[in-house]
Amino acid sequence: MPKETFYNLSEEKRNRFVQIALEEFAYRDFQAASITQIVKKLGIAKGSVYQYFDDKLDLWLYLKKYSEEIKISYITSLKREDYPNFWEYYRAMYLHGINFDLEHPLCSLLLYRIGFKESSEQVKPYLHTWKEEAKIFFRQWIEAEKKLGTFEEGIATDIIVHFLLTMSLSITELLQDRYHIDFEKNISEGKPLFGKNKEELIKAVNDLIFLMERALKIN
Amino acid sequence: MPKETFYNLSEEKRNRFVQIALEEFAYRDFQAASITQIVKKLGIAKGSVYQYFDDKLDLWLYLKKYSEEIKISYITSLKREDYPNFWEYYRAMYLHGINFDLEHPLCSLLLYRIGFKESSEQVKPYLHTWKEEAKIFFRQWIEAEKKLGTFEEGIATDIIVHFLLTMSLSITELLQDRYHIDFEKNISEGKPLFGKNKEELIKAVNDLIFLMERALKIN
Amino acid sequence: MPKETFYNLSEEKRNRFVQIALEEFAYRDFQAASITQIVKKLGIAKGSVYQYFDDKLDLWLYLKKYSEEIKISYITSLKREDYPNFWEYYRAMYLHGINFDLEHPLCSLLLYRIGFKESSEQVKPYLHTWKEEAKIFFRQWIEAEKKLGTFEEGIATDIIVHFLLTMSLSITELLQDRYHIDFEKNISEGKPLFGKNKEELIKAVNDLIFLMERALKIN
Amino acid sequence: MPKETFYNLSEEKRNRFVQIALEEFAYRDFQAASITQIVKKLGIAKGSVYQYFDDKLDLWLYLKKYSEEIKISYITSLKREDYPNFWEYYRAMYLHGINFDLEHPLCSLLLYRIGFKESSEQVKPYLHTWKEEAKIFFRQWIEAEKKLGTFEEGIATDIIVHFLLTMSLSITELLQDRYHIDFEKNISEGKPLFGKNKEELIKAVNDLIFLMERALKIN
DNA sequence: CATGAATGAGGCTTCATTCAT
DNA sequence: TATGAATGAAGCCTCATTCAT
Repeated sequence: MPKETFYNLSEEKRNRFVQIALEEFAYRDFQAASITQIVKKLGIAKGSVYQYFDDKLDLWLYLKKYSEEIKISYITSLKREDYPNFWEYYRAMYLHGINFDLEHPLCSLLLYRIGFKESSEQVKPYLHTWKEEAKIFFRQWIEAEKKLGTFEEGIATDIIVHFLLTMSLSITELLQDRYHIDFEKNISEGKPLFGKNKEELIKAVNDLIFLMERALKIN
Repeated sequence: MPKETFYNLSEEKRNRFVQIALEEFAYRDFQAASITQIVKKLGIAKGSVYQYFDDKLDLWLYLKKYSEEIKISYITSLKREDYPNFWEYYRAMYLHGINFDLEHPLCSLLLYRIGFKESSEQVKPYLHTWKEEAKIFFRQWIEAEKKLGTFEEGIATDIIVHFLLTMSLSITELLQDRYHIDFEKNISEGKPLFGKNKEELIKAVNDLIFLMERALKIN
Repeated sequence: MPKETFYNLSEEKRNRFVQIALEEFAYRDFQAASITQIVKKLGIAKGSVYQYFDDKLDLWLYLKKYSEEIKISYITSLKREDYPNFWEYYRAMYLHGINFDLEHPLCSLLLYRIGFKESSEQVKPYLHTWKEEAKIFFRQWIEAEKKLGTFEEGIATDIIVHFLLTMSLSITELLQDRYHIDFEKNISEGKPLFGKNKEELIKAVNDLIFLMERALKIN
Repeated sequence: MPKETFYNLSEEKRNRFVQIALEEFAYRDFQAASITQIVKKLGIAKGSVYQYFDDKLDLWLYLKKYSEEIKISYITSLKREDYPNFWEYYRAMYLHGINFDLEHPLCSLLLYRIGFKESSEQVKPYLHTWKEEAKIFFRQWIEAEKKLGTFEEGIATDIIVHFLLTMSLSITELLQDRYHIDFEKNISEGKPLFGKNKEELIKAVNDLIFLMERALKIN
């Protein structure tokens, strides 16, 4: 975790640092991400990074935690009990979750990478934490919902978990594919992300959940 | 692509080379994969690799093509016209496809990595090739099937493509999660893959396709 | 040498500074000793060190002088003329000198290091100072004693100097070996040094000087 | 320990490498010794060092072993049983040992440094090996000699060991001090070491042992 | 007088690639 | 065709030192 010196930085400097660092780690394997590149982009001395963090791994862990905390703040704002059934809740959560992807695209990409793409030896111990947690959380939830009659007992919980999780997490890709959103390009050129396409996006997500609902709901 | 010298090797040597190289590239990012490690495992001189291939990228491209050709040979062995409807054909293809994963786990992992995980700068130009092709192929197919009445016109083709492709490719993960199949471990220990679990595996795939069918079929 | 600012510090602060700095330089080569570590332990700003001293070398020179002055104050408290012969005087000086080692272990270690172990390029010009001085002092002394009939003229003065100096300075090691005194450990754990072992220690030193006497005295 | 590649080098190259590396490690703390300097002096690429050795520590361990083996070959050539008493044997061994210092001055310095001066954290685990072994060896030997009547039972073995070892190992220093032998300078200027001074040197050693004998022999 | 962020040179290490044998 | 030593760029990291506040 960061050293005090990092928190002592002006908010502006700190934010700039985080953004550039996120950019590097969001688009590259841990091993391939380069501190050298980060400091070049930031125009600071290499030594400075090591005033803020113990080492490359420490920086990565911070960015991971930073992104997770933002994501969690999005996820936990909706409560199951405020919705009449699983699907309405799930849909609301999903659509709400899009805001995370839209407003924090780099965090979104980093977490996606950590969950699905990362394979560097150095970060292996920290890799499955949140994905496994998501799985455990989903499993408990689905079993609870089974008792409420949301899902058929006959469909194995593991299959449902896999199905829901896979689809949920495929959204980032969908965004990129369907709406030709090249995060990297837009961000580096300073263009606003999305914009008029948001409605189309929402429609796509609705369609996807509609399919999931058809797959899993009890007729 | 390989130089003549590579094809002049005895089949035994060539196969050994390919297996060890696949092992390296299947478990590591392009950038992280190490020629040094490969020659160490093979017990040959480093220079030899450059007698066979132009460079690291050339080797990677060969392994990619090698794996794709094997996969295609599995996929193309079943013909749509031999099946009464999309779902029976899809199910058959899928179950047949498992054999590719079982019989060529390293190729399977490499292609999975290329499709979903790889992000090294050097191979970016070659990354989307086969995934994009799969998407184009799926799109054409789904539109043809729409005309046959397999899918509702109202569901966007892109959504269906995304849905089918995502689920199809998530299988490798499912295998690992549900059946505790640690490719890496089993392979390095020379253990046979799967075995008595194949039936369970087939059941899981059937369940998954059953869900997909429920999601997409016309009632 | 220190800047004024250093002497303006409260005695408490100054002493604490010296102790921690001694700790660092007593256990490490000049090059390996780290200002960073010192300020960490002290909990002060790095810049402060440079308010007190010009640079690392300046600090080291101060600690060297500081230790030497203490040592000299121990050595010069006994006068040759108060003793009937060389050996009684030498023995007294030696035993008295032990107090320096016991009461100022860090200074003792620093001087030992400077005399025998240090080899950093940066401090080379200052290295032989006190050891050479000791040698010159010993040489003059021994030649004076030769005239008093303490030593045989036939034994080369250089040999005697070497012999006496080597043995004298080996004591720190003897302490550590024979009495299992781990300066480093005891100090860092705040334990009192020696204690009940002091008599044993005195006996060892007596034994050693007894040997030296047998070696050099005129029969 | 070195990799195969090191032993595959031509003897000339290998020897040159060892000499330059010895020069660096003989005159500097492990931490301060610099691979960069070594390759600069050698005029080779930095990477080459890592073709031969795993890392800096590996190189150091090799040089240590290399020097120890040479030293041992000098020491073990004389047998106790060929001498009428301890002192004649000791004197012979000592004088014979000088050849090691003269013929392999860098090895001699390295071992001296390892035994007495080195304090880098990284090599601590390997530091006391040979010195402790020497102590154990001496202790056994002295106890055996006590039974032969060489030493008085009344003098503690530890004291004798300390005495003998300290004096034995101080010789390198004596050489440098008394005969103004600046190894570093002579070697770097390609001058022959010693020469006409050897007789003087032998005399000094003889004198020193004469003192030791007087100190320890039974009258 | 104190602070502590910023600096940048220098160190170790890895790795794809070349080339003489 | 095979070899493997040689290369050097690039990466991570440490540390004494400076300087604006």
